[in-house]
Amino acid sequence: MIAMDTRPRHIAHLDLDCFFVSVERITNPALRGKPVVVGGSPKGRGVVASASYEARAFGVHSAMPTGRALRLCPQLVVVHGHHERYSDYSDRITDRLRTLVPVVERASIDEMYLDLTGCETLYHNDLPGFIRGLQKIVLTEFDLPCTIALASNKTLAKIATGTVKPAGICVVPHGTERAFLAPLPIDVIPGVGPKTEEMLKRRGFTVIADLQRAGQARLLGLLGKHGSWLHEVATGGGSETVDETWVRKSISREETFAEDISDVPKLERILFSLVEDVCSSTRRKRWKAKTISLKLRYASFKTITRAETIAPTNDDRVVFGTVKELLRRNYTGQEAVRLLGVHLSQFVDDTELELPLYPSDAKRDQILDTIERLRDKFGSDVIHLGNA
DNA sequence: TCTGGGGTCCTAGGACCC
DNA sequence: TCTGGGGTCCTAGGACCC
Repeated sequence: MIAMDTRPRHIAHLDLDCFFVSVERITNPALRGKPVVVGGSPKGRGVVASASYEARAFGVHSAMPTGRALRLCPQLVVVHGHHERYSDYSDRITDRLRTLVPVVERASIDEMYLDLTGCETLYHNDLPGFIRGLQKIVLTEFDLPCTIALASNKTLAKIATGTVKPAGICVVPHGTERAFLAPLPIDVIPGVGPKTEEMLKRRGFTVIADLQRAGQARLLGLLGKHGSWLHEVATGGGSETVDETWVRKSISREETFAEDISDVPKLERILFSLVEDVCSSTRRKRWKAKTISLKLRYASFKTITRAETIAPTNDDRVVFGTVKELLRRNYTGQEAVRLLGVHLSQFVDDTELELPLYPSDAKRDQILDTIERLRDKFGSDVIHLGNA
């Protein structure tokens, strides 16, 4: 039997500062000290993915249309992203941290949680000193600035990093959680977005102290399950589980067009290339998906999703047939389309699946397998399946 | 000022089965 | 002719995060 570990936790949250911009600055030092964003072109309906602190001083922030960012800051430098490079840095930093800390969770491309509970003696009873050391390692070994906070749970640690970015360090000692949170505005809580903030502000909740006073029952009544979670966080609680492993639950590709499209054959061609991508990723994981969904966003920005659950597949032909039919049934041609997306979920492990019922299916699986190996060797464009 | 792309989780209603 | 309850699966939409 395993005993429950009930020790108070020491959890650190590490957040890489304006990560994409910082990686670009490694290969192009001329970008240092300047207002820079990584993002899409303003002509192609691009938005900001990451903004340097110099750019933020002009009011530029992520998810803002690049065109608007340029109007706010005419000298802004817009760089197109190199996503693979960012993933690579993220992987290497996570690996390096795992040589120094027993339990590391990669929460997103630029955030990690570290469980330091029970490691106090390992780090000479100086956890604050230890996280300063980590910050220095990330800076000197990877040339990347980061912010780290230490607290009794993940949620609080994440809130704490937000208060000292960039290049900051923050320690919230056990027992001081409520007092630390009390003066902060409610929107610093991850999970309080524009809608929840608006709703709470209308009822007079401005700072976290207001949530602390409200009581769990009141917030439960206002926001359901989310409300009682909010009360727990406001009073210093939060998730204490640092998870090493995480399993992807969906794979999707979507594309917003530079100009709206209403030509169905053209939409189908785009759909086919999205299907190719999504199936290729799924095959590489040796998965098959049961649920296939189509996402359609009209010129008016009205967005619909239509799904169908079928026998597990990762075959381009089957997935394309399904989404093409979903498009046919749901697209009337009344309004032009600005975005198409294909989303796969409900995965089953390909290797655990029963053998295909028909020899022809086994043959098809072999062909698809060969395609992935060719793509590994020669690049993803080396081979395409016909969409007839 | 027109609003990316990759995800997660929750809710609510309906179908279907026992 | 009117009317059960619980469980599970599926679909659609929405809020939110980086």
